[in-house]
Amino acid sequence: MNSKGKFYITTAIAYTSRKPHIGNSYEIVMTDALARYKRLLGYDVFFLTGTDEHGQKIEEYAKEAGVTPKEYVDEISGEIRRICDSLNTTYDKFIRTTDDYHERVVQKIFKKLYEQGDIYKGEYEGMYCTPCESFWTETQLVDGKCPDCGREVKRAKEEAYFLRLSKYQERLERHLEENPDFIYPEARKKEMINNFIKPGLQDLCVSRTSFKWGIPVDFDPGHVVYVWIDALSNYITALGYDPDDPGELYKKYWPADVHIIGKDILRFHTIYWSIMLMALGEPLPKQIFGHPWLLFGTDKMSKSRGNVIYADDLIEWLGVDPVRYYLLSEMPYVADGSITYETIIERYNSDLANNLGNLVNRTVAMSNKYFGGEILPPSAPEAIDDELKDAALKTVAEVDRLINEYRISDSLDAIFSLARRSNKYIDETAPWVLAKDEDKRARLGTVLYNLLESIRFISVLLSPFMPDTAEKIQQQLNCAVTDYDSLSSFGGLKAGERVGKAVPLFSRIDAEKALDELAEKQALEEKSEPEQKKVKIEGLAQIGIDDFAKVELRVAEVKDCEPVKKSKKLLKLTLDDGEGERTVASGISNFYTPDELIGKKVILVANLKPAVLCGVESCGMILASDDGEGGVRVIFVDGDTPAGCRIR
RNA sequence: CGCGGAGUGGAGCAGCUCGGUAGCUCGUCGGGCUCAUAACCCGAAGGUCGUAGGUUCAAAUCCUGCCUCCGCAACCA
Repeated sequence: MNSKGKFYITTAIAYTSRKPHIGNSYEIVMTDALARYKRLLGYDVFFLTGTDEHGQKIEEYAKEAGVTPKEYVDEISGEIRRICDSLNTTYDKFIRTTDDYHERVVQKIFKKLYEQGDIYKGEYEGMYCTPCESFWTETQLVDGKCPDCGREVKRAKEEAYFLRLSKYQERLERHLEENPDFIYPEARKKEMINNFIKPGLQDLCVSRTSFKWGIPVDFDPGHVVYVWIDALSNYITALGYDPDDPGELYKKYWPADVHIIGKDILRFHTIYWSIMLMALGEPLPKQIFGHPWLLFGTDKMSKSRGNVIYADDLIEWLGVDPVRYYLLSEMPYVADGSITYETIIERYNSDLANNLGNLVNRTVAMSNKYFGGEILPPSAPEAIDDELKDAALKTVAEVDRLINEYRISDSLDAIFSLARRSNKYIDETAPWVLAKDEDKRARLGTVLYNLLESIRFISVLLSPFMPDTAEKIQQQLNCAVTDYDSLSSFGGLKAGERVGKAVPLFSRIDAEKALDELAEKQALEEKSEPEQKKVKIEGLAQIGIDDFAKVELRVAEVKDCEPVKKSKKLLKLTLDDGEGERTVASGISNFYTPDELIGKKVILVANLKPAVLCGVESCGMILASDDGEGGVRVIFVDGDTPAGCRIR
């Protein structure tokens, strides 16, 4: 069974902060398809997935929910696991970062790296955004708020441990050169090298004291291991790795053959994880594939936009395999994919029902009708048959080539092309004409044999992607020969057996009706969920009037305005502040054109310390408000007010 | 000049490495067939291959400029 060797494949572990939507489910389905494919080929596969359960955000969500962090993550992790199961994924292990063996080994890893000097104690200072669990430098803040979520940040300083990335920079660069396939796809590799590695690596902060919900650093109470070492280690702790005794599973399966992850966390995997492994003296994974995202139409899926699609709902509507098929076939290779109900229905009808489903149905029906289900031997071949046979054999090679390049949707397309070719073969041979001529029975039997055999090929190739469907097809064929090796030649189907009853695999969806129903359902949900969008104004600490007096606000007139070339968001404003001209940069170019601003009067924070932004020295800032929808509105002053007037 | 990717019939994509009839899926229209789930098969319409130049006998394909979109980074006073 394992003559081909081992194959260790992983997904990223999912963060247990919220219920995952369909976009989050793509990764596990893709990984499952790859794992199933490798198993089909005869590899000894180990497929790992799981959940990432520590961090301040979870600590806070739990508090909000009035439960302990553990209770909270138990709930979400269970939910995530349930979704994985409902998508019929065949992971061999589901790791949780709260598992005791994981916590223990992470502590050991941390200690080992500390003792050998790869981790050292230092100090971290910055502005901290709690919901995002991120430190920002002051220059990164937007109006003093978190650039990611726009919420308040707190000044925070903590003693922290750092991982010496710089020490391994050269080795990492060499590794990337020597292993050109390490990062996939190619475009992502360039992003990593040019954006992070070439400019030089900065040591990475790997501990926190600002929250408790994490793995404690055992030799320094008060510190918890920050996400990187905790989460990334799951790939080896799941195999029973231990710095002192790697264990059997680890020796057998490590290094991973591929980590399947989202493009957003490529940096952590290609750089931090690689360096951690180097420091541990362990081999690096062979390949890291960063997949794109599934968007709803052109928007990112998010609950606040009300465009979330959950795997559960789709499965209930269509069944598991159509959902798997849709995810795998619609997802492109590099760019983000798009999900809409229209395309879901379209693909379901044309590919699954019309092309594949109908092919199986008509073929099995004819077998029953003409031969009482008996499979005749292919005793009367004709030249035209060769084209179908060639197509079947070529599809096997094609699928293999594409899958090894992670071109999942292309490999599915190759399989469906064989189904199309088979449908065409029916027309070319016109079995219903042969059936009218008693002398053509052998030929008719041959035609049906070829069709059934072609469908058998399809079912075997399809099994990693749509396992239930593959099985249903094989049941209808009543065929036990389903191993991959049987696809090395055309003719694995045994004559003399009887096919089963023809049962439609997928019933067509009435698009118009379905879309109407969906719209109705959505409208209902919106009604039952009363607007909870109360704008929460998170309170800042109170200040006295003298604090406010420290801010010098003045009316200023916009004399000139132009975009800052190096920036997407900045406009360079030349202001008359009553005493002279000064330059201010403002991140509003997405909301205002220079023409809309020139001649207007704005409020200037006149005594703000100058800063250089994208090469422009900005002396002060102008006031603007959020518009509640992610936009920005500048606050204009009555045109009659002279420039330079103080605002109090 | 931060790095990278992309602009091809209504939609989504392939072709570009190694120049020489522009291809696939869906959609539209017409025809055929009747085994089958109004499915299947054939055909047609529809493209100045972002734009302006250049190289060449010949450019979607090579070179240069420009425009637009996207990703990553930076950035948002």
